[in-house]
Amino acid sequence: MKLSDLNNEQLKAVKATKGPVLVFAGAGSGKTRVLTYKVWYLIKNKIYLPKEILALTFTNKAASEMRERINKSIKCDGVTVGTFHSIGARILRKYIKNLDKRYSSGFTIYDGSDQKLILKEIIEELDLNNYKEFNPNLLQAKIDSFKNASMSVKDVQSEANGFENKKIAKIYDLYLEKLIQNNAVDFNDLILLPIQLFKKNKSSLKAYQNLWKYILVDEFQDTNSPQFKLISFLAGGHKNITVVGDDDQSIYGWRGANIDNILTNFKDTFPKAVEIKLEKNYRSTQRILDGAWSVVSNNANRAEKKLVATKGQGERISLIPTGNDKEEALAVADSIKKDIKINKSKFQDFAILYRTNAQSRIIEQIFMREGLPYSIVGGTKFYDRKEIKNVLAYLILICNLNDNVALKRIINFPVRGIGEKTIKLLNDLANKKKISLFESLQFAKELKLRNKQCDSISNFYDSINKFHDLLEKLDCKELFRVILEEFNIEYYYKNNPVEQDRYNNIQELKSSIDYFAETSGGGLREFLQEIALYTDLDDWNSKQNSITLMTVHAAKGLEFPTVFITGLEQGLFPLMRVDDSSDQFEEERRLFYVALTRAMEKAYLLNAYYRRRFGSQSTSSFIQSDFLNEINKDSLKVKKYKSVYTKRIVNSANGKTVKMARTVTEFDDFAVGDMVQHNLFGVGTIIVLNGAGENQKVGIEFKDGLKKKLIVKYANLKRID
DNA sequence: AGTCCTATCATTTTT
DNA sequence: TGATAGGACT
Repeated sequence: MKLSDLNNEQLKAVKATKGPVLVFAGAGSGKTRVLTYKVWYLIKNKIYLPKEILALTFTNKAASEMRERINKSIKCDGVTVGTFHSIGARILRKYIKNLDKRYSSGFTIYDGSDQKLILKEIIEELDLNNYKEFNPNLLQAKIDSFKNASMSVKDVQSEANGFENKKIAKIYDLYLEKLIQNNAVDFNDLILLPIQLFKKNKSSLKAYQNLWKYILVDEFQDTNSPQFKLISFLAGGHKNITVVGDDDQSIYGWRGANIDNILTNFKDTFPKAVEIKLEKNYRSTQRILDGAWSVVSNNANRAEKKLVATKGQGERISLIPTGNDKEEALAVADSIKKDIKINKSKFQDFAILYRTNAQSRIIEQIFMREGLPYSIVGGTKFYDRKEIKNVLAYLILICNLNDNVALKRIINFPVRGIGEKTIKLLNDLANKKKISLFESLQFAKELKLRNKQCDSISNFYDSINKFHDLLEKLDCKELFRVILEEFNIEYYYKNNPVEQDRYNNIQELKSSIDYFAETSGGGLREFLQEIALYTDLDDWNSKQNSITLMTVHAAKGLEFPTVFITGLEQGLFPLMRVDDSSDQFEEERRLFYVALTRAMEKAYLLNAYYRRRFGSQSTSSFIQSDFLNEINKDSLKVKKYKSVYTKRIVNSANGKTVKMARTVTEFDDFAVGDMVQHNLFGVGTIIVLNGAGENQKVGIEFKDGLKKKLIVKYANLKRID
């Protein structure tokens, strides 16, 4: 690592070591480089000690990458690199009792599905089962948005008018109460509660301001208001902070991210901020950048800037309109096969991006049939699977006996004769005695239950207690094994023929616990903390030899030599038919910008005129995406794709017609005027085209004046743009 | 209490 | 299309 690796603007960002710095880092402009070099620079020149530096990211993957890259350059043990949520969790583990005595440091972190279970309980308690507007999904979104806006129950109550809103305020109130009872916090609390702590308890804030004397923030455009508030608190004393981001890549507005944080709020809060723009792009060709810019620059709400490629013009972006979703997938498959054949590229050079996860299915089907290896990132997450949730609930309950959500998940799993009615009786008993649901189990004899049920309940109670006591004595690897054994969990899955997938997932969980125990030496609590904040994206492995399928959101921060953007249709991408000047439409544009700027060399844009939705029999028709009207035409080249998926062939021996599956797919790759490269004859220009597809012939005039007629199939021509 | 069958619904993106 | 919730039956 040396300073001469950096360009002027990057250098300026690295050397600004006192006071606030705002870096606009366009796609592929060396954002991560600036961050890692800056940490290296701060430590090497002894401007700050490693332990005085805090680096915040959004994903675990970004955090571990940064840690790794800094580690390669300099000994940096003690630098704190973490996600907003993990740092929030760390602060709370230490100080949550100062905030509210009812909490203890062993709190559980609830994800969306846990939140919904709590809300379901509340809906039942308030007898609102029959109202469609009070469903867990909707209420969870409501509560998240209250929290994103930092609204207390009082704030919501004061704005509530009418039956529905008053009930929602009540539900919010009960929800917060239940979390405290369960000794649990949700994702938003990991940011909000530290803020409350810092307001209430100045000495804890002082402690962190003295600890972290330099703060770096990655992907600043994705911060929401509470996250910005938290940063402002931490940096509020010394104001030594660098934030790096790109307003054009702000794509989490729907989750509360506030693009104004990067556009105006940072400069308002830190008036002396130095502003630096990184506009040199090291990733993509100029054609790709121009195409992406021509769309995103239509946004009104953005900072003025334009990327310049260090790589040169490159090939044009290919636009491939197709008839339907199946044909779209085939066009992708054929383009990949062709590219591999001609350019010797590898499967991992390709990414297929789409707006919604549901679009992956048809692509998967076609790839499977065509024998193309692929891996899907996202979709149903490993730790969201039911069987994993169930097994983990045992571990969570053992750590936090107050966690009713965990208890209810497993009290009758595997089946032990404790049904819904019994649980309700126990719940009433707990309320009457003012004890937790778990503690109520020891008084089950007071209820009118069958002997068998009483035994079952007391066995369960004793076992859980036994493991709770063993918590500090066994490591998580051992503990997990005895738990699987004691509660017959493995046995249940192993002997159930329809549960084999689930059995395998349990095995996978087992090995991930083993791995954790061996590498970090942590206990069960540490393991649970880690996976509570884990996403599948975190272990996406670019080195495996397969084509990557993912949503545009999941692709942010990644790069691929060749990128296919599919489903470019009105209503799909952009997703909703909204006013093209609205904030939502601007976010869709940025999403398109993110998608296109993932490409290093080649980009393909695809749309289908008919698409099947919800797996319905009929297809609905779509018009091309507005983005295809907005995109600069000089960057584009339209390719005609005609799939001959089934072909009727007459058997000359018996005269019968047979249907042949998938013979050839026709591609018009060349046009008159295209420059091409031939292995033997060198560079030439196409002067005439005959026929199409398989048997297309081209007439070429080569540089030395030589004219040749060649068959495309055999000529092995490479187009040069 | 537990099992199996049918009806219904969802598709935006996720730390 | 595929998951899942709720109802009927054992």
